Amino acid sequence: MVPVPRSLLEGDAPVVAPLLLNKLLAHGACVGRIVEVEAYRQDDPASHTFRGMTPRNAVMFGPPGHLYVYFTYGMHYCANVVTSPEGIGAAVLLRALEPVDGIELMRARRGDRVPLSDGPAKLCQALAIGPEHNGADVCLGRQVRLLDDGMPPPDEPLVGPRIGISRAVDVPWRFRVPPGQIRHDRR
DNA sequence: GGAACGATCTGC
DNA sequence: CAGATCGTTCCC
Repeated sequence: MVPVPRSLLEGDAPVVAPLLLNKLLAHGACVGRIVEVEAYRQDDPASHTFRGMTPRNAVMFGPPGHLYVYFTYGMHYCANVVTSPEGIGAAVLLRALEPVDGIELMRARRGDRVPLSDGPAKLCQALAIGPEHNGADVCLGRQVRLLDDGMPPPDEPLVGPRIGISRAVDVPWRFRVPPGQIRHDRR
């Protein structure tokens, strides 16, 4: 069980995104395996950074390996991992986790609703990721951390268009672990 | 200053 | 399928 090195995260978002599949996202005692992600690049009309840097998206223009947490629809938080070098704004949205550890706590935070973490806002709620984690370094193993337990990314991830956007709707930058290959335990 | 719109989720 | 609910962005 080792931290994901920053060098793995710095690169073209649609290339890095599938590499995050099967990595672990941890916060305190709660751990989930990343099973669905989406890539967002600066030259991408669907990206928050498409029109340049603003106070909200500033973290995406910072160094790779930091969490970009944004508030949306007046009630939800979503989390991304920054994948671009400083000065460029790109990130990978974490869309779904398979719960691994701390499931009882995740269930309680979700108000006993199931599933626990199969959406970008649900996984933030289950792991108690919020605005206080915007900018957090997931490679340093402090609060929210990105870990590798030796489970490699899938050889052939499912690929398709991104969900819930209104621009660049056909760009196939959504990546999933195929059903049947999802592991709910740790190595 | 104001209006429109979300990288969503839930319950009907 | 519509409502919740409010920060961000953009236009005047």
